[in-house]
Amino acid sequence: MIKPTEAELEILQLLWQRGPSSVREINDELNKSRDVGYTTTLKIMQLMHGKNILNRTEQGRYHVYEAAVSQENTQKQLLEKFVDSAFGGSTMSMVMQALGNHKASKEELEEIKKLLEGMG
Amino acid sequence: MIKPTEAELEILQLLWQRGPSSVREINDELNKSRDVGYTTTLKIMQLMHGKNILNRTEQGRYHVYEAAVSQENTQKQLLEKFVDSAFGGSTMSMVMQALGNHKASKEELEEIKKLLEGMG
DNA sequence: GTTTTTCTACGATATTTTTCGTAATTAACG
DNA sequence: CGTTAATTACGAAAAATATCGTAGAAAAAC
Repeated sequence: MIKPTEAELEILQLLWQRGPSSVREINDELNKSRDVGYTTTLKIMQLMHGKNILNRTEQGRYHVYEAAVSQENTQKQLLEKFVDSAFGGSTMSMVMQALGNHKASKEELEEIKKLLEGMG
Repeated sequence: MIKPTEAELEILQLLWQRGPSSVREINDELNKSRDVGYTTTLKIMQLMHGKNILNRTEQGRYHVYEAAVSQENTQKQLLEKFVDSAFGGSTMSMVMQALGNHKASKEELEEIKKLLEGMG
């Protein structure tokens, strides 16, 4: 059961998206949206490695990191925790509100309907 | 734009649920699930008041607090932030996963279908 | 081959959040 | 009354996160 901090989650997302990456690559990505020092990113990734959230392999002189936790599983856990803390545990009221706020495309709506058919 | 911490959110939920409450009442509620000192709860509620997350009124000698932010609005903001940080901004993939993990009742499914009809 | 750049490791500092202790005040109780 | 209990204010410590600086090693550039 992992509990990534905000900074950690940001890095996890990049790694899920990009696949195995160097600290430099992740730091460059992060700096597209805000200023972060290289050693800050390095440190966080080292800590994550220490907690077994990331695996790393030596690629010559430097390290390549990748997520050690699956995206789906992690999201599932985060979702559960979020529903608890912000919606008092009610998945349904969360989903209703999410759908209510979101302008969905026809394709997206179809996809959800299909999912619902399968469930009901 | 508020950004409640975890402890603050826990208190907000209780206040939304219970309506105006004293520190004692909130602290008692909190202690049903975990140990928290009275002054800890007091301090957090005072900080929240300072940030205008809570209003308070003097009720004789003690204070009665109530949420100064609406549940719906706050949840909407939290949702947006959560979808960003955990699902890369995709509301739809979050909803799909939430529905996939959740065993919904027939009534709940109907409700969502109705909502979807209204949208599409 | 010397200088510059690029890494890692790691300690130290800063910031944010949570928790608690103490003092002062007021109410309640006997 | 005088004592006990409950309440607020507030400073300070503790814990959790995030940021950075420096040193040392290795590679790259010149």
